[in-house]
Amino acid sequence: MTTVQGARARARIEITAAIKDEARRQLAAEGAAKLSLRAVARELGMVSSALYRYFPSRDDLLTALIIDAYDAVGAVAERAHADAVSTAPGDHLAHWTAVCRAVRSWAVAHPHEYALIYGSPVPGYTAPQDTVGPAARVGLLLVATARGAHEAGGVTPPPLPDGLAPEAERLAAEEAADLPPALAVALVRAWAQLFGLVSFEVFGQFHRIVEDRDAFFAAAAERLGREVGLAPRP
Amino acid sequence: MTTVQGARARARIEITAAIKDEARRQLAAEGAAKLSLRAVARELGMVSSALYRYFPSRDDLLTALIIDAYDAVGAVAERAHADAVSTAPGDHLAHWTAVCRAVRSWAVAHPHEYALIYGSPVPGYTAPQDTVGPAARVGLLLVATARGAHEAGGVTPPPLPDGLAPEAERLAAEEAADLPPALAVALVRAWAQLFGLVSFEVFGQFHRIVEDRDAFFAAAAERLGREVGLAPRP
DNA sequence: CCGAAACGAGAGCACTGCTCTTGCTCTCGG
DNA sequence: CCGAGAGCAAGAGCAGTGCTCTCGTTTCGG
Repeated sequence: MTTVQGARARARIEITAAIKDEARRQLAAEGAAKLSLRAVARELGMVSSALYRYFPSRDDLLTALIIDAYDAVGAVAERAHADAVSTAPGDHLAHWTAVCRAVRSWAVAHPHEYALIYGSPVPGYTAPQDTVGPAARVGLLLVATARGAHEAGGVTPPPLPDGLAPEAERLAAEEAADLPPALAVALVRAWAQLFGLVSFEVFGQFHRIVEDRDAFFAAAAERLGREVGLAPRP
Repeated sequence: MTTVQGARARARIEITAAIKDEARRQLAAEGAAKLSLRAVARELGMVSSALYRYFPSRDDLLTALIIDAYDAVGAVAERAHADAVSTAPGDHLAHWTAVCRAVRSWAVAHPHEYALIYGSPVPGYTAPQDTVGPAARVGLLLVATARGAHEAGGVTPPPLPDGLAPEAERLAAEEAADLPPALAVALVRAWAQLFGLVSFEVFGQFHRIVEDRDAFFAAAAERLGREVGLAPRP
């Protein structure tokens, strides 16, 4: 139920968006640490104190950008997943790699926003509760691909070592009650490893090491899917 | 050939070390972005401008800390590797997991220093050439474990997809000419994935997801070693 | 032994996040 | 319809930052 809003409310929405846009521009140009409220305000032709009407502090602006970034990468990943499901309904490994490639593409295209959400947390700053929903989207998508494959039968995650059994059952019960514990553990593992691959590429650790990044990542994503058990592991 | 040094040179070394120590303390307390030259100087009882006699800029101080951090994690990993080789000479998978555990332990114990070297790169800051040597130590160690296993025979990395063959051969030729291309690729993959696991734990992404982090990581490191081909993949 | 280099101290510049006060303007309820 | 109150932009100001420059002093090496 979105009611018609007065000029004031509309202006507030537009100005808030303009602030975030300009902040994103500075983020892309200089990085998060050099994001300056005063510079944003200056560029928008207002005075710095006016900006505090829209964001109580610099951290709150960053939080808004973080949520937007989680939503952005989540959206492209969900779209890629949906496309893969519709074009190759039974190929669960393809669904998996489609999500992986979407995440990587977005990260490479928006390195600073990626760094904001998957890089070192900003000092003293603890993510507020608002971020957990958007932050979980990609992870839930990976669970969804695994669930699709599991329901179709034939998912074979690696066996669980004995010591990990209790943790695995707790994890499955809390996050995906319909999945076998070994699959839940393999998923969390692959989730972290996927972002390890993406982070190393975005943060430049592959400099002078990996040249054909597309081919390298494609192969890695496929291996990751096989390791989860979406296809045989040769 | 270390000659006896004058009081001045000795003082310079001590003061440089004191500055880095205090900087590390602030790093651990507040994080890299809040590391303040003035605060370091204040704590050391000197004036901020005096500090510039030792480090030309804040970035240079950070660079020194980065190099020290790379060296620290490299040293503990090398020590763990040597220990594992001497206690279980033939168990190459154990050598691998020993290195992995050492890296993780250091990262958990020094999260801010870890973030400095494996988190988002500081804005506008590009790592100078001095860092590449120390930065490579852990990677070289992983290569060394794989080489040990390869020379003992029976290393079976996953097969290479066709498209990746040229890249794999280039990579092997440049980084480890004595290893099969497929092994070189698997190593780089596992290298990035290992730090993905560690980063997710250190940066808090496992919050409320993984509880028994020790068991989880131990199993993940072992799977990583198997995926490289150091032991059969069940 | 004496000039040059290194050093610590201090003032100062341009910048930051953030607060407080001052007026103006829009909105909404009586 | 109109006035009280909320929302708003602006400016001054505070404490802090990285960094530069200058000025005496100390130390070292040829």
